[in-house]
Amino acid sequence: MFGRCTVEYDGRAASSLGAGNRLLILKPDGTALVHTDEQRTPVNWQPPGSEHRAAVRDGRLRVRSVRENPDERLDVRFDRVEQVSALPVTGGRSVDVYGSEEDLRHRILDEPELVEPGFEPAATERATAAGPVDVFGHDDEGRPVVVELKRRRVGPDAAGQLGRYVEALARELPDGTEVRGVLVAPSVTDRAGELLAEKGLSHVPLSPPASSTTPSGDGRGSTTAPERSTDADDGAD
Amino acid sequence: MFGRCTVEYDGRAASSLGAGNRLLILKPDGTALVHTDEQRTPVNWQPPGSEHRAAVRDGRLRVRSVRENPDERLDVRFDRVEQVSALPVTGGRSVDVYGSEEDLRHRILDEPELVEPGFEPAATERATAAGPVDVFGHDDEGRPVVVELKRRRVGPDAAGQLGRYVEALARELPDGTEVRGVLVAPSVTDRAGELLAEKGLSHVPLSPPASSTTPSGDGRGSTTAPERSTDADDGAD
DNA sequence: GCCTAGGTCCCGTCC
DNA sequence: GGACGGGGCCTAGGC
Repeated sequence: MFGRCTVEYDGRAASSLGAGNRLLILKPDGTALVHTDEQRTPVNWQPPGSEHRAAVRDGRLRVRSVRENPDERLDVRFDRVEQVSALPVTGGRSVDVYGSEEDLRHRILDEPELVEPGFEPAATERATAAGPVDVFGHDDEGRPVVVELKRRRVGPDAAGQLGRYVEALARELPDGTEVRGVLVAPSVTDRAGELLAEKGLSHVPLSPPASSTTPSGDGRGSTTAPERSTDADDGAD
Repeated sequence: MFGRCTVEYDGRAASSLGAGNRLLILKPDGTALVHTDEQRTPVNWQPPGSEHRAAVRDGRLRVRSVRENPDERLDVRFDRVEQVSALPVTGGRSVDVYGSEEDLRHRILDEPELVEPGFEPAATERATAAGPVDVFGHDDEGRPVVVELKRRRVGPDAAGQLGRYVEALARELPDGTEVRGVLVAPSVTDRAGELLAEKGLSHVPLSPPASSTTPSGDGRGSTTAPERSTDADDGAD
């Protein structure tokens, strides 16, 4: 729907939006989106699982979307409706994304020496008191190693996360066991690097594979994919 | 636009979506959104700042959206276009949200005793080597206190964040200065609670103000009508 | 430009 | 249901 409306939201937070022309999208799964002409993020919304209702109040259309847990309500009141469309969506609803953290894990399980020579993976998602460890294994001297994977450049939070896992594991292993921690990520910020150093953790610069296939080959360091010569022509206006 | 299309994305990651009817939204700020009939998150997109182009290739419409830094490209190829609309958006594009972390900060600056009796705020966003501290102050015995605010229930990450601030501040103050850390949030998870205990940090259960009605002197310019007598009528179907 | 952290984050997964 | 962590997170604010 498109038209002049006001939008009121109340739930986890609350907001109010004055009159203006906006696009309201109502999905059959209970999603509601209010979009203006800027930003990727809707100016107001309701997550899937909400219930949409429409009613006419004082001669105006009001669309209300409500959900529970948490209790939230979105009200869109229209002065004037410019357009309404019912669109029959078909086909795939999700995509497989290549270049995820999972792809990075596969890359490492295929070539453990990418972490370091002699590294031997033993488990993925190994449970600890602090949560599951991405890759758990042993180094060339048999010491336990916790590997935390990130698909992109990381900040202090990732260093903290790895530190928590290492500490949790050290606590659950026999007293005195030295547990090493390795952060595998394309790069780290300065502050994250300092934190890693403080905690005695290390960083291995490594990116997810550039494409879904070919676990070997370069990480997506700088240059773009050379192939994909698909239609080299540029589009008109 | 709505029609049968395929979608290819390549950039920070990569994805491919087979043919189907979807909604494509192109915004003048360079945003592109591809929505199916499920989920709040678009199945594919391009962030603001991208450049949209359209061209006909092999008798089919292709919409391409490209941006740089990072290099990313989204291609939507249409078999068939069911509908095209140009919608004149007007009016407000953003909302003031009530119940944010900022509101929680105002609440505490107005009533510091909510943190603890005798607490005296000294600064907000105080800079440390680990980043800015939400609220910095002193307790009834003059000890420095770091207050970290969260608008909702928090997990282990928030405990780690507060821990980093406390440690950074302890390092920059004279040797031996005891720095206290207080996490102000509606509630904490079990694991976060354990982490806080380990680090000698404490938790004060407190939420952002329920309504926009900031209790006395709001720092925010405007305030909406506080009551909002919710129209008691329920909508028809 | 990068870094840092908030968000009505959304979302899947596993307990 | 809650908890936990990933995400092409997005977005704002500093430096």
